[in-house]
Amino acid sequence: MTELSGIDEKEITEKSGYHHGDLRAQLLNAVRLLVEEKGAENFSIAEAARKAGVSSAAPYRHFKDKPQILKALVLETMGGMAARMQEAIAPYPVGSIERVNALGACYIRFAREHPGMFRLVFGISESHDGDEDLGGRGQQVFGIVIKAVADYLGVDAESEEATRRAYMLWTVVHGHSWLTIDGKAKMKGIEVDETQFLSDISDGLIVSLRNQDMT
Amino acid sequence: MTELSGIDEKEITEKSGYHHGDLRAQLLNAVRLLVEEKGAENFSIAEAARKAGVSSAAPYRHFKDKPQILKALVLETMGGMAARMQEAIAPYPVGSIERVNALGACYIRFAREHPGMFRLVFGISESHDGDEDLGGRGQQVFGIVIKAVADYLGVDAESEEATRRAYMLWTVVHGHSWLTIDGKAKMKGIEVDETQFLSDISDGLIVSLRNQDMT
DNA sequence: AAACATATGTAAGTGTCGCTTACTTTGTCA
DNA sequence: TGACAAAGTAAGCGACACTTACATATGTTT
Repeated sequence: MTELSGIDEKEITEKSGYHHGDLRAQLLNAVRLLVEEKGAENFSIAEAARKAGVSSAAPYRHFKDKPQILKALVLETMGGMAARMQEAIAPYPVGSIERVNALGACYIRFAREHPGMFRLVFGISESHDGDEDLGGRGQQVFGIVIKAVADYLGVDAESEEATRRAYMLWTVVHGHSWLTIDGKAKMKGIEVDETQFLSDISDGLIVSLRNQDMT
Repeated sequence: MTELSGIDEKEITEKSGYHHGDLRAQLLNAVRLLVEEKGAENFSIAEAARKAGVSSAAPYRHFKDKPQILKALVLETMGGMAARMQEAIAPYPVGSIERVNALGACYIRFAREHPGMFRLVFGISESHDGDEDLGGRGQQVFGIVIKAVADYLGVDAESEEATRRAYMLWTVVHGHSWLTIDGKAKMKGIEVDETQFLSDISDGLIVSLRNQDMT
């Protein structure tokens, strides 16, 4: 039932007795559904509780407050993203540019498929911007990108060059994800061919670098 | 016409009589301050009304609801961004790459100086994603970028190539802005030299294009 | 099994918020 | 001057985040 990918359908079961048994997980699930449905800023803990079949005070037995719930959900989601990204690069050989492009495609696909969660993860960080756990998960995700870039460039993953170039890619993909879910990407009819877009980007920012180094 | 303090014109002046006289503008002002101070999702209309020295029902004489207030503020802000960008490119000659880079720097500077408003403009669009006015303003801003890129490349501003390349730049700058205000940019110490970053980007995505065969 | 501690649920209440309704004050102009 | 519209207020509704006091289930100890 439980897959490796972060977001999958787990059913929300109403509690059977006085004690729920699995409320924490079910709450996170309910919140995720609501975030997807109504947006990251228009959901309520109360409604999530209702959805899980418990009173509106019950969530506070498992989470300190609303930001804590969101943080837990964000952590879960980022873990899922890392897993998805690992899956995405698996088919391609280490050191290939396809591996890099696959990461970008994966990131964008996530944003498109789960805009509410994407907004939650990257847009609401007000509440938890200095957080250690989240920072760690972020590092984990970004590390995957750095490694793919470093492998392609044939440099050490700790090198500044790899980090710099990986960050450039990240900004592109991150920005495109945002503009896409904001609907700003298709304003004038910027019909972006995503595969083309990604390879143009990596051509300009990564491939050209390797070719020039080798001359 | 009694002013209690010698504060300047842009400050929020308490109303002098029963009628405020300038409530709409003052409310927008108060909201902007609150958005900057407490974040785009943690402010209340009630507090803005308090700040303007007016009852919590008064705002609804000028705005239909909360999203409408935010929309008005976003419109105002986007207009301001367009103006800032025009100023930013003014010192550089038409067709220069510096003009392109200046736009990016300006965009990022705005995000850094007004993270709350940036989040409001680009993060909360749930409420007004299909909006015409906002779309128009967005076009206006993006149009400035397209023109600078087209001028540099020596192609028509209506050409698909100009739009495509301008969009690439936009994604980079937009993504970097987000990651910066999210604090994700300085996680591992990705100390980004912004000027260097921007010129690397335009080198890879724009300059290289002109230098090579341009079809 | 009885007794206790602890984990996890509920009910009721507080203060705030978004927004509405009914009423009041004020400026404008025929 | 008096009618009317514009722009304010007070009071209240339902929802929400969160707290407090209490109820019920579960596990451990004896």
